[in-house]
Amino acid sequence: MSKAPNPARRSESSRRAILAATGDLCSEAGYGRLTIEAIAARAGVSKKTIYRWWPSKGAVVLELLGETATIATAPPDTGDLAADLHTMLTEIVDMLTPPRNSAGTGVISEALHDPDLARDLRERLIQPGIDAFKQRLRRAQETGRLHPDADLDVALDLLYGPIYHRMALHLGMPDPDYLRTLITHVLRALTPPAPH
Amino acid sequence: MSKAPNPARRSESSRRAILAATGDLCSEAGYGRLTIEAIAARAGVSKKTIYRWWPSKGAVVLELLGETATIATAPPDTGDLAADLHTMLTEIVDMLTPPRNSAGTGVISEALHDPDLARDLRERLIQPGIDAFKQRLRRAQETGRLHPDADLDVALDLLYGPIYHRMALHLGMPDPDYLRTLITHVLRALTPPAPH
Amino acid sequence: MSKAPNPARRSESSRRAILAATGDLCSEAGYGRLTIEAIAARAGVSKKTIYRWWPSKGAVVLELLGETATIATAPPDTGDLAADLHTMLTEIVDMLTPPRNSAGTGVISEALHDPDLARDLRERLIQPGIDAFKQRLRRAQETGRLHPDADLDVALDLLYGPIYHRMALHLGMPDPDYLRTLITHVLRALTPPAPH
Amino acid sequence: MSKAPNPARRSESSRRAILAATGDLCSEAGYGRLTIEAIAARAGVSKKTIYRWWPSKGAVVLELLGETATIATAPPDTGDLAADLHTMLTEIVDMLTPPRNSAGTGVISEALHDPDLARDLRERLIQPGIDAFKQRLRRAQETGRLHPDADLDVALDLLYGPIYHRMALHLGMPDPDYLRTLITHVLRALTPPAPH
DNA sequence: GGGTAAGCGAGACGGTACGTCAAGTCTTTCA
DNA sequence: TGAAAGACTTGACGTACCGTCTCGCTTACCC
Repeated sequence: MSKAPNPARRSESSRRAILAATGDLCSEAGYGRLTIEAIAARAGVSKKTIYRWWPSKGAVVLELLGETATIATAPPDTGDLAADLHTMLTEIVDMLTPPRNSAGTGVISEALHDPDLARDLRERLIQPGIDAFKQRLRRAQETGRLHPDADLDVALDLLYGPIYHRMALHLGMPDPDYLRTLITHVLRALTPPAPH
Repeated sequence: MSKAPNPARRSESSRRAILAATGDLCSEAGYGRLTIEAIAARAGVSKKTIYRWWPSKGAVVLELLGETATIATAPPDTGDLAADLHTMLTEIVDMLTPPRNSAGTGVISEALHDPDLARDLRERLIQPGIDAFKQRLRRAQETGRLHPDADLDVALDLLYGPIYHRMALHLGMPDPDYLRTLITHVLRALTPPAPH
Repeated sequence: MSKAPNPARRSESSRRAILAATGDLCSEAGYGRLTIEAIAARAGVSKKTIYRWWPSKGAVVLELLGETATIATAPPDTGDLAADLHTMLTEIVDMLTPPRNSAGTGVISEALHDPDLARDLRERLIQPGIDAFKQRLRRAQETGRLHPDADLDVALDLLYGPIYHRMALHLGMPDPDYLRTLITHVLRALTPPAPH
Repeated sequence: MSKAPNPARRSESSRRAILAATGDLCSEAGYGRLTIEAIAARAGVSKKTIYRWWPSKGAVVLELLGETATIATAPPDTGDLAADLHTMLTEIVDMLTPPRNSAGTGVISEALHDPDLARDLRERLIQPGIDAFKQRLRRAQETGRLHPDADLDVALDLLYGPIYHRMALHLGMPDPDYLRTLITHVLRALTPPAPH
């Protein structure tokens, strides 16, 4: 049984150096060529120090993404629902578009066969975004912009789905106009048909 | 430059053994633990033989998926559009649901940082499905079940998107009922609003 | 330059714990598997404390041997030279025979490529024995039991040599009878031939 | 269970490069600073290749000693017993004297806590020397130069012992004159006293 | 007898080497 | 001559200890 390290004594400077080195290497050579060895060397840090605080390179990159992310836990609310949705979607699209995509797709790729990483990814990066997204839609329901019976899970799937669909199959990220088209379609879909 | 091997002299039995071993190992230990070494050992085949005919382990698994897949090059057409869409979506959902999901998610995961594999994946597995999907929608337009101006690319994104979205973020594959809900929403979205 | 620690403030209990832990670990796993880390953990002591007072693990074990050793600074003198030599040789043989041999052979082994340790080993453990040995022989010369021209360095080499020879090459420690045989031979060798 | 490699397919050039690199590094930095990593790097060889054929660095150095050793399995026989013994002893003394001593003392040191290496050392380097030594003495008995009842094991211990004694305790290797003195003493010791 | 400097436990740190694993290449042997 | 068998170089893995270091704590000495 290995003892857990004491976070209070953790070296913040090492942590920063590791994340910085990870970011650099990820941009330079891509997630695929990223190795713990290289991170340690670049950061001037012992491999042990990385393994002490992260279980895998995926976890390091995930933390890096968490630092970098400008994901507001509170959704934008300009009053214009379509525009706000566009803003939120664009954030994800940007993260999955070159040159920033390496870390993001890398973590997603790794999470596909690493359940622990998958859980971390969901809890620390994805769920906050989902919550913010639904919060914005709920507000739209309160203001009457969106039908009160609209299914928010469906909205989430229909709006974010195309992005991951295209990522997974290398179909090219949607451009802003196409995003607007999608939003228009989805908002239309969310309004239940009037009963006869 | 290395000479290309002569496909005419290729050993079919080796090929079958390799694919069989790959399938077994994928089920047993998952794509993550799959290695060329293990495939060669299990198949009673030289590593060289694998490298001679496939560029990477992803390519082997892709070929395995191609063999296994019940790819409908022609879409189902029972006359019930929603039911036919459900059938086509379910095929993908099944491939990405345990216990069959290991090979599928594995290849997608690898394709995320291997452009060559990504192209092969698209051309050999995905595009036929997309073509069949659009063909079915086009037939629906001809029969008037779908509006003639409906955007088929949007339809594709909205229907397949949720599946990949959920796969990528480990949100759980949609169940049949939820699939039906999605189809209902999307078909509603595809009908352009009547101009005033 | 690092300041020398003040021996007056040294914790005797830590010192004892370290030596005790060292002895235990040496018996349990052998000198080869002995590490500073393990000593510190077993003794409930900081590694720093060990490094403060000893330059190497060899030095710790050497001090342990010094504590344990029943070093006769004065040689035995029963009047029977052969028996007294036997007693002195047996002391070394015991130290190099299981189960006590681990620490002894360990230090000798380390001293082979650590000159500082070698010097300490000689000064603190070996030289007193050599002095006692020669002192006993000198007394034998005075009593006429040994020829006054006998070369005491040769005596030392011939008597102790076989022990180290056998230790170094794993030829098995000499048993008491064989020791007696050796002593008989050596005493015979030490008597210079009468000149014609 | 790991499969044993097939010696028939072993690369002789790798083997030679490894032994050469080991020799160089041993001379340059000493056995203590010798590492498998460094040998591999210097030899332009994979670490795996070293581990495939040798269990430890000690075993590599032992093989190197075996190659280098000029130990004739047949003893010298010039007719002059004392001179021949001197020749045989000098061979060992040379091996344990700078600058050649690093490999020899290193292996002996390691063998002190590695029983497998100790066995190899004895079987491959030591025993042939012992056999040759005894063979020469037996011949001396046949020619009447040595008493037929002389104990050859005692002879071995008394002649080689001093060398290892001095090695183990860093007492300085015996010089040629002192070796001759020892031989004189031992030959005298080996002649049983005439019965009354 | 209160302040302070040391020894101390704990353990994180930058390192070096370990021994293992798989990738992909190359050579030898067999059918 | 294609394929099996498998040895080879490469390079990263994750681990074990090294010896140094920084923390608080406590303990003993000195003003």
